[in-house]
Amino acid sequence: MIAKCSVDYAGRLSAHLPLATRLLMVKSDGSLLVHSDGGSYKPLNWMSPPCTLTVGEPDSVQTDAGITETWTVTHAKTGDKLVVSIYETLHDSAHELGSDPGLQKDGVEAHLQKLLAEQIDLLGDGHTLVRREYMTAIGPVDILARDAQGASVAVELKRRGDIDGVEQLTRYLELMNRDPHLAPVSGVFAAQEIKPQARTLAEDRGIRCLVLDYDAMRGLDNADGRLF
Amino acid sequence: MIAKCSVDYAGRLSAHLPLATRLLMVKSDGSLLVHSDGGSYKPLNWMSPPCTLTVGEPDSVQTDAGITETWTVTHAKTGDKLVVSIYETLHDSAHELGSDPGLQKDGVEAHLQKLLAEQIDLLGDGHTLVRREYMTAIGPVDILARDAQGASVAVELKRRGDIDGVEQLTRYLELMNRDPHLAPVSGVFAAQEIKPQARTLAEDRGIRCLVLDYDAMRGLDNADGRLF
DNA sequence: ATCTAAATTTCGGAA
DNA sequence: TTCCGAAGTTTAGAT
Repeated sequence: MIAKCSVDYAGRLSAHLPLATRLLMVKSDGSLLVHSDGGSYKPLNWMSPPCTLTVGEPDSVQTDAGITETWTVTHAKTGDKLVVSIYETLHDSAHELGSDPGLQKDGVEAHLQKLLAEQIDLLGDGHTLVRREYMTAIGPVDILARDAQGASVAVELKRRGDIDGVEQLTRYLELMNRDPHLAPVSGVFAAQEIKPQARTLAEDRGIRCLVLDYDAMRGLDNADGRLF
Repeated sequence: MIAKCSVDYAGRLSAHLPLATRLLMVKSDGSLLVHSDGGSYKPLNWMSPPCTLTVGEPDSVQTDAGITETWTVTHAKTGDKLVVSIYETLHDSAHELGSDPGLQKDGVEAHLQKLLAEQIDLLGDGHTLVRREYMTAIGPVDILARDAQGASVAVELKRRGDIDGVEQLTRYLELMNRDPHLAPVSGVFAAQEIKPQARTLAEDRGIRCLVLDYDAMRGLDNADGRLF
């Protein structure tokens, strides 16, 4: 629906949208989205499900102000309330969409980890996989491997290699190097992109940096890409 | 526009939406939103501005598959690409909305700070406000007050009290207690909701926890809300 | 422009 | 179910 409207929200905060022409989207679960003709994907205002929408007639004061209809959307659990005052309806249509199969995504850290585990020699010739998500007292190391000489190698994987990731790997290495079964453990910081600051910090701590080419790794994995 | 479509995205990740009926919203800045009939306000897939949309004719293979139209949205800077394959158009309409005055909001941390400053006795009987946003070398303390005995009290305010907030307040307290004009400074961690871990850490460090009832504070402040 | 922190965050996975 | 952390995060404010 396209309508001239003003919107008031009272819930976790109070907010008001002055009179303007906007797009109103009512989903089948009762949720409501108020969009302007620009900006990002985030609506100007909204109500998340579960919620209920009730359409009401304006009182005499509201009618005099030019309001033809009022929509009230309430969130049962939280008590949040959204009130849309409609002044003029420019377009109104309803459609049955049916359920959506949902988004399939990949390319995240999990997939990167799976690919690197399969192509463990990217760490260097003769490397072998010990296991993914190797558990330590302070959390799981993304990948534990052994180099050609049999020495332990701990790998921290990130999509974007930042300082935080280096710190994380440093903590793991410190801990693992106290374990006589594992020590000495060297570290590899692997990411699709490594920030200069992160690289400097890592190399300063003797951690090797490895930039991963995701497309190439995926191409090696299976050549039948879904896209294009 | 309502259409049967499938969507492919290649950018920071790869994603695919199988064939289904969905709502497609094209904004005046060229951005595109793909919504299903449910879920939250977040689209299934989208392209943020600045980006450009080009409508293309399907090739023979695509035509055989039932595709009548293809939309390609590209983000100039990042190279992200979104391809919408349209199989059937169920509804199509365009509207001029004009610019939006934008959202007016209040009730966030700033409002909470204002309310607590006005109702400073919530910290305890006899407390007085020194000032809001008291500046220190490492940043502003949300509220500085004095208790009934005249001792300094530093308050860190959060909507949701988390570990981070306790760490923040701890840093402030450490610094302020080195200042002979202020010391001794006690700490109060005030929030609408305090996570158990944060509470434990705070109390372990001698920081008092204070849960704030925003609605009650607002009710005390003024009974004439803008809404309803 | 760059960075930091909050968000009516939303969303997914693990404990 | 709850908690924790990432997100194609987005957004607003400050430096």
